[in-house]
Amino acid sequence: MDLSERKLRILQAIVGDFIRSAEPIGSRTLSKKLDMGISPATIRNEMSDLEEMGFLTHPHTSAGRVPSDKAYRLYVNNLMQKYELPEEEKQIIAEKLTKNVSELDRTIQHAATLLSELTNLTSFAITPSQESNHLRYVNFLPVDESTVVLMIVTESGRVTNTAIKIKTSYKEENLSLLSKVMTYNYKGKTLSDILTHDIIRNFETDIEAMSRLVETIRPNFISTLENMLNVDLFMDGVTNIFSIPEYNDIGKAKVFLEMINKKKHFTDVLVRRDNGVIITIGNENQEDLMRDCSLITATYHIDGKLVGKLGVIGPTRMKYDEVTSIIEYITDNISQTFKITGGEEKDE
Amino acid sequence: MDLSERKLRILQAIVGDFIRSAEPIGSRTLSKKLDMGISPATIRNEMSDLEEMGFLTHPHTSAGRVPSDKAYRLYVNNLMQKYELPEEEKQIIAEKLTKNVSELDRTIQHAATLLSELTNLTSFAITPSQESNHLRYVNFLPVDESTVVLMIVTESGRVTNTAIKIKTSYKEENLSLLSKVMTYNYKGKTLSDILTHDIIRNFETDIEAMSRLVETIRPNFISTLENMLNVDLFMDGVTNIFSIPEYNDIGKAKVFLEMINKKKHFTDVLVRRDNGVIITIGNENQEDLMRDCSLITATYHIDGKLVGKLGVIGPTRMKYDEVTSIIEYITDNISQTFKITGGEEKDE
DNA sequence: GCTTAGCACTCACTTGATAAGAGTGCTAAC
DNA sequence: GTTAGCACTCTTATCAAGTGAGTGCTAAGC
Repeated sequence: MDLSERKLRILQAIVGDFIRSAEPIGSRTLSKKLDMGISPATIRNEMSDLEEMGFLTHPHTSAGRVPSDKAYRLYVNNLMQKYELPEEEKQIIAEKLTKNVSELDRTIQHAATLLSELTNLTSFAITPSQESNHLRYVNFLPVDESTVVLMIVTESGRVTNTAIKIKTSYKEENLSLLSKVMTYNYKGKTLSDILTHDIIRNFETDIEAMSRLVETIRPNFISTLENMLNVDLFMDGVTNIFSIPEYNDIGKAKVFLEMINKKKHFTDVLVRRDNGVIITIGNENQEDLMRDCSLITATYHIDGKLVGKLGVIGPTRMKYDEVTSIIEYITDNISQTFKITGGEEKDE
Repeated sequence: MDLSERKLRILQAIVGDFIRSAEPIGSRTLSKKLDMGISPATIRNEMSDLEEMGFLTHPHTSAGRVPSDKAYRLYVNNLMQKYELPEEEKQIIAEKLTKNVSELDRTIQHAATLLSELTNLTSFAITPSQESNHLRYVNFLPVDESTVVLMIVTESGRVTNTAIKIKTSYKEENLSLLSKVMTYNYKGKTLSDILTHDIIRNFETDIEAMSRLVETIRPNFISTLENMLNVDLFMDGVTNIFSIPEYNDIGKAKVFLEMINKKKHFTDVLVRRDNGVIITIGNENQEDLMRDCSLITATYHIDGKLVGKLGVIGPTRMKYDEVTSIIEYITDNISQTFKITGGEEKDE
């Protein structure tokens, strides 16, 4: 059986309506809404065909029809129209993301918050893996007699500090010398290289005082680098699911919450996804617990190279057009903001 | 009417049982459980007295009795026994909080996570207000031709960085000079003084290149300081409320979530609370939306001075003894970890 | 005078039956 | 191919009756 133009229009109407209302839609209502001069009975016949083809289901004999995952897929691929973001929203996004060129983490967190506010869905963002990020320099700053701050800056401009407690006293000169030596040694190497290739462990010095200092600092340096390699997961709008009828059932809500609360697992799922804007609908998701959900993710770039991800998770009934546009716009903005070496002047 | 020893024991049993089960408790059950050789009828009489005195209510004529806020207050003040944390939990806490002397924010966030895991409640933590925190030094670090990192370190050892985009080129010497000049000017002053007393605005220089640099940097410096004065709120275990029978009703859960999602308002409420371990039960809370909840907060200290807060929010039916002990233990640990100038050697 | 057994009473909750409503599927006519 | 009509299905709401937990009161017992 072929998908006639009329079938497509009917299907589109059903998907569109269901996305808005979350209610199964019947032939009578649809007949009125479509305004094509076809009777409910005809629509019933068409619906019946569509159901046979796997685009529709109905929860029980006498409920209206509901789109299947396959229908959403068709909708996303062919039927969906480009959604143009309102100028107002664009402005909000640009403003919130670029106003303060603050630390990466904070910006990404902002982005997640923004995304959940604009979509009314649960949003998430993961920071880029820094495996291929190159170290730019290491700096030790004295704070007081027993505390030193270790600062690591990468090529992409990411800064990390860790406070280190030093048991025995140290001299500022040694600290500053150590900073220089370590920077000299590690500059230009990737973080994972520094960690994995035993470079740290081979770092020795023959000056007595320095070597004691190195001993204290080494574990902190290692764990800081390890931390930097970690991918952070931010989430926001988790409680938005309660305004979604699908999750009015406390049991379902719980399952959803449990799923996204397994942060480690969830992060892995996100990391594994391909780059670019990716939509996975219901059954297309590998994970059992996500079979009821759709996931939209997009990637942003730091310094044109490092890649992080941003996205939403929600019911399969989702405003795919709108959400996709919002995510794309936000990721574009982040990439723009963190285009560090591009050197492009921003005109304000 | 007086609270006889027997009344107290009965009340204690009711509170204890209700904290565990969340079910109204009847006279028969209680008679068996108490094992004092008094019949249900007697207990009914006592219960009736207790109800008259305001310690109990019952939701409807033929339900068991339920403790009132007043009963919880009595329980917390007089009946509750000191809860001794299992050694195992103590170890977990100490380990997780002191293992990496990392940045304050991260540690506080860890603490909140830990707290919610140990109590199965919703936990929160606010970072100290830094109003009275003194600036130690300012540093500008070149990243690339158009990016500079502004780093501010306070007396208490808190470090903040912000990346600043510089439109026109700059010289490294100027940057380093500016760092020194600003540090010289601001060192020892409190953050709020620097901000409010117009000190920043009066900061001028007669060197041409420098003054251009200052212009670019000033707004960033100001907003960074402002950011540092903000109190951050962390939360964890928000979804724990779904394992609490009181919130099995989706409507109630929603109200709860809405309340704690008004982060600004919620932060204010926390900031206003007194220092030390504070328990507020149900109606004792000022905020309407919290009248169904109990709140336990405690304070931790940074450098012996700055004060942050940590606590949980949950149903009035709460394991006050256990939760209080856990919170105290965690705040003690944080205070210990961040006792910066104490100079006490830690033996490991 | 405190304690207790007994009993009527109350009220929430469950169950089953019934009715209403929405929507389909089929058939026959256009 | 399209449509009207009608029987049929299935959900949801409503109501009544039954059940059970628990109370409050009264009168008897210690």
